[in-house]
Formats: sequence, C-alpha cells, structure tokens
Amino acid sequence: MDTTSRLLLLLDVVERGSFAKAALARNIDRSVISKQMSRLEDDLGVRLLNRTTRSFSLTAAGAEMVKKAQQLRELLGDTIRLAENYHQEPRGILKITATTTIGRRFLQPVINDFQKRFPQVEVELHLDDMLVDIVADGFDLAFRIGEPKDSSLIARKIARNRFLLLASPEFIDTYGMPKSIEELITFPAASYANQSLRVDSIHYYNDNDEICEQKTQSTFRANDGEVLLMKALSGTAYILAPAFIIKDEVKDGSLIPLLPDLKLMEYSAMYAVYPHRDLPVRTRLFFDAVKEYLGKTTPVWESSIP
Amino acid sequence: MDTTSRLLLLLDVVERGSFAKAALARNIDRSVISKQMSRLEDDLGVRLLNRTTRSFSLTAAGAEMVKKAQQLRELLGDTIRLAENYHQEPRGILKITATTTIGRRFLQPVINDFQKRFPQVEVELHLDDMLVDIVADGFDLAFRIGEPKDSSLIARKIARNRFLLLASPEFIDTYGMPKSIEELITFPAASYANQSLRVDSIHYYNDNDEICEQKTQSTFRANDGEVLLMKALSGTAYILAPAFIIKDEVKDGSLIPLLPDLKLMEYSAMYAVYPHRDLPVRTRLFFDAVKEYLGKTTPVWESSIP
DNA sequence: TTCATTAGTGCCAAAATTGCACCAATGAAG
DNA sequence: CTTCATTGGTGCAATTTTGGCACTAATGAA
Repeated sequence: MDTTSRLLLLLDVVERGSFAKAALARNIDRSVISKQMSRLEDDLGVRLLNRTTRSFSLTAAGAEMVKKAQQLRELLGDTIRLAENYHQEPRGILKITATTTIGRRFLQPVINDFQKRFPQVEVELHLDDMLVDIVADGFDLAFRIGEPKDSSLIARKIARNRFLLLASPEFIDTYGMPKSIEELITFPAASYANQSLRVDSIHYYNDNDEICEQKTQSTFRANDGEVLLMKALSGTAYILAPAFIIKDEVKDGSLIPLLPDLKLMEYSAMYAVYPHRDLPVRTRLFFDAVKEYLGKTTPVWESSIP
Repeated sequence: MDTTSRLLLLLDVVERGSFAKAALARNIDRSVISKQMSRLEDDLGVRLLNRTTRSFSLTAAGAEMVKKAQQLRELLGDTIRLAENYHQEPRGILKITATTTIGRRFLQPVINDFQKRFPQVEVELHLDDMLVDIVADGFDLAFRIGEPKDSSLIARKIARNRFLLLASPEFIDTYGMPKSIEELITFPAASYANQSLRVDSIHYYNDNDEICEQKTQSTFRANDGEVLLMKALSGTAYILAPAFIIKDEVKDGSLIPLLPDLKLMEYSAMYAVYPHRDLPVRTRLFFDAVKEYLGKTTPVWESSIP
C-alpha cells in the first residue's frame, strides 16, 4: 500500500465516518487502518485527523487531502476503466445486486450460462430488497423495479412491469369470480409492503383512459413476492402482483387472472442501473445476456401468461 | 507498490526509454521493473509493452495508460505539494544542483547553517557544470549562471554577475600594466571554455555606451573556474573572470584588477531555478537563506573587491 | 563473429504488512 | 452514577511481498 492507496483509504474512512466501518467494508482489521493513517500522516508530514478515542474529525489539511483523494479516485477509476476497454475477453469480478425475486428467477440462469462461456469472470451476487448504495458498495450492475432517484447513476429500462390480478380456483369458489373492480375490492387481498412502500390500491384505466385508483382490503402484507404468491395459492386472498413473479401458476391453472379486460396501470419497469457510461466488457456482455434472456419486446415471464 | 506506483513506474520507463535506465535512475534492480511491469499488465489485464529482448514499444493500451499516468503524476504531485504547504517545520529531502564553483563557495556554508537550524531536512547536493534536467532528475532547486531556456521552469535572478580582468603582480612585471584594452588583448589570456561555450572575447561599453567586443589571445582554456584562477595566479596569463570565483586574491594583492575604469558588460546573472510556483517550506527557506547569504544588493563576493 | 547490453526468471533473504490480543478512553444506556 | 459496548491505538508473531543476485536468452552494433 502506498501513498495513493492510503489517500483512498482516508477518503473511505471519512466517507464511512469511522475507522471501524471502513475496516468492516474492506474486510481488514481496524488496526491496519489505524497504522496506515498514521503512516500517511508521517509521509505527508501533516496531521490529517484530530482523534478522540471514539471518533475523529478532519483537520484543515485533512479536508484538503480528502478533496484530492476524490480526484485521485476518479482518475484512477478512469484509468482502470480505460484499460478494461482493451480487454477482448471479459475477466475480473462482476458485482451485481438485485431484488431477491429478480436474482433468483432471472439472474441465476443467466449467470450460470455466462460463467460457462466466460470462466474468467467471477460473479458476486448480492440480493437485497432494500436499496443499496451502488457506488459506495462498488457494484457494477444493479437490477431494480423503478427508476433510481440518484441521477449520477445510469439506468436502462430492460423490461416492462405488467401487473396481474390473480387468485386461486379455491378463492374463486369461495368468493365467486368478480365481475367488476368495485366487486373485487371487497375481497381480501394480499399486498406488497415494506417500511417505505405500501401497495394497497389498484391503479387502472377506465373507459375514458383516465387513471383511477381503488383501495384494496389488504388482509396480508409482506415484503417478499414469493410469500405473497404462496398466500394467493392458499386461496385465502387474491393478489395484485407484477407479472414477473409468476412462474407456471397461470399456465397450470393454479392461479387464475381476474378481470382480464381491465387495463391495469404498469407500475414502473425493471431497470438495470450502473455507475458509469463506459462499461467494462464483462459488464456489457452480462447486461446483453440478461436482456436477451428476458426477451426483446415481451418479457420472458409474460410467455407463461395468456 | 500498487497500481498507481506501477503506472508511474511505467511512465518513468517510457520517458527514459528502457527498463535499464529507469532502474538506474531509481537505484533498483532491473528485475524489479520487469516484474512490476508484468504485474501491472496482469492487473489491468492488458498488454502494455511489445517487448523484444533488447527494447520495447508501447501498445495502444500502453500509450493510453502512459497518458493517464502523466495525469496521475501531476495530481499526486499537487497533492503532496498541498500537504507540504501545511508544514510548519521544514522536513524531507532538499535536492539541489549547482555549478561546482557556486556549490563549493556559496551553497556549502549556507547548507551547513541551514542543517543546524533544521536538522529534519536532508540535503542532496549535486554539483555539475553541465546542464541537468531539473524535472527528470527531481531537483527542488538549481543554481546556474544564465537564464534557463526551458520556460516551464521558474527562474529568479539572485545576484548580478560582474566580470573582472585580473592578473598577478608577476604577470604585470612581465608584460607591464596595460593602459588600454587594445593593449591588453595582445597579452596571453586564460579563458573559460567547454564543449558548447567559449568565452574568448571581452565585451565592454565604450565612451558612447556602445557595446564593443575584443577578441582575446587565449593561450589556456579550461572549463573549471578554480583552474583558471590558478593559471592567473601563476602569472602566465590574465583572466576575464566572473567576480564570484574570487576569494581573497584581490584583497591580499595576489591578483590585481586590470583596466579598472573599463565598464565590462555583465554576462547574465546568477539564477535560482525551480520547477513549481508553490515551493515546499524547506525549499523556500533554503532559497531565502541563500539570498540572505549572497547579499541583497551587492553580492557577498564583491565585498572583497574594491 | 564477438561482445556488450537488454529484458526475463528462479531463488533466497530482507522488509513490510496483516491480524490477533489487548489496552485505554469515551459516550450512551440503564 | 455505573455499566458496558464501541472506538482507536499498540505490541507481537505470522504471513506476504519485495528486492537483489545470479543466470539465461536474445539482439544489435562493432
């Protein structure tokens, strides 16, 4: 580790707020950071951090060095990305994050095929339904539903996200096949909800193509698509679900679309997100592989739905 | 050593033209460079150099990396210089180059005093009458006679450079005290000459303040001030010498000024040269110390001349 | 053809880095 | 006010990395 790396380490420490967090993020011992920071101060001949036993603050010199470290990080990143443009064969580590459903259902098969074709590429798949900081955690590619707010990232729509109203045959036996949305919303629903989002209403277009909204009677809420699907299969609730969580349940009749003539609003879309314009070969190829797998016009998952 | 250092090493290698020269300049084994360059190529995943057993050429990727390495070097240099601005006490290594005479006569005493005051500063003094590449060899400060041509460097005039015509008493016994320059030039002269420069004429102002030139009869030429001085002391030639090479020879009468009323042209001046606008503390302080030692209006060496 | 010079490689010693165990300080929680 | 988890720092031993030497192969100039 030399001065540049130490400066980048300093930047990391400052951005994460403590030696301990930076150590955790890098999988190294805290003592290493302590020693390297002391070393950096020695080399530069300047005190960079005012330390207390439990925290630190930047000195004026430290703040200047952090600024320079940011420039260094950017330049070094550029340099490495530039070098990657010369790779003919993809190699290196591909760090991907996605929601659990997307990861399990669509990325896993693509990854398997991809690593057969390009054994030199290591893949690290991080599944998390929470938003992750792509830049801070160093991901090459993220797959999410909905466009990210952070405009410094680049997002590409890779598939539409149609919604379906579904219920099991038992459910229909119990409650009857609904004739209208007004009737449907009196039935018990299972809906997606997490700490920040709660999908408890149905958005649709009426005959005049105006967007309407109807509140559902959600008796079960979960933040996991699989769980909601199982709830629907149990026959105790209907679900408003994105099409991609459906496997063969519609085809084999275990789930039946409700109100098939109702035009539901598309809730956003599936996006691929990445932090730079010029992708390394491995990322570009993987991205292409995912797009091909999902299908160009109609997402692969819609093929199992009439 | 990590990627950044390796990129800087690559830059060094390319600029110097071979692994061997770069190794020599850095005082490391050639094998180290060979290994580090291979390592860099591995890390970046790109071939940077097309090698033959006796030389190399850059690949396209290599050329791009060299460009980036230049940016990195500049940025890293900025960063370190910025840190040095925060030094209260000077420290680090002060690399100085000068002509042998300037070094021995004027820098040595300043250095002695300087290191007493600031023991944390290491000094590296490189005496060479040839021009050296200040940037390539990493000098902080250079002392030269004459303004450097390289405009990327910053030059400060630190003392005028008066010339004197001198001869020993014996010489005057032999040839008589010259009454005019026309008479003087018939006498044997010792003059400075090196491969590129030959000072074999006297420039002076006539009564109308016009610059005139008279060729000397130089019977002895050398590229060393001390040697020319000794030649003059031997009484076998007079010299046209810059005032700063005189110690006490005029005061104690072992050399006598000739034609004291003749207004000789000043040949350039003594310059301090440095590669950046913002000097580290150690350089600035040393620079100041030299200026103080040499004297503000009249150079110290002129004090021993009437 | 000779010969000096260049880059590359294997090996071993030396130097640097890392991680563990432990310490002292501190601030938050009870 | 006390407890206690957490933070940054330090000494030490193990590991990793690095550097230098000796040697090889190749090449271009004399």
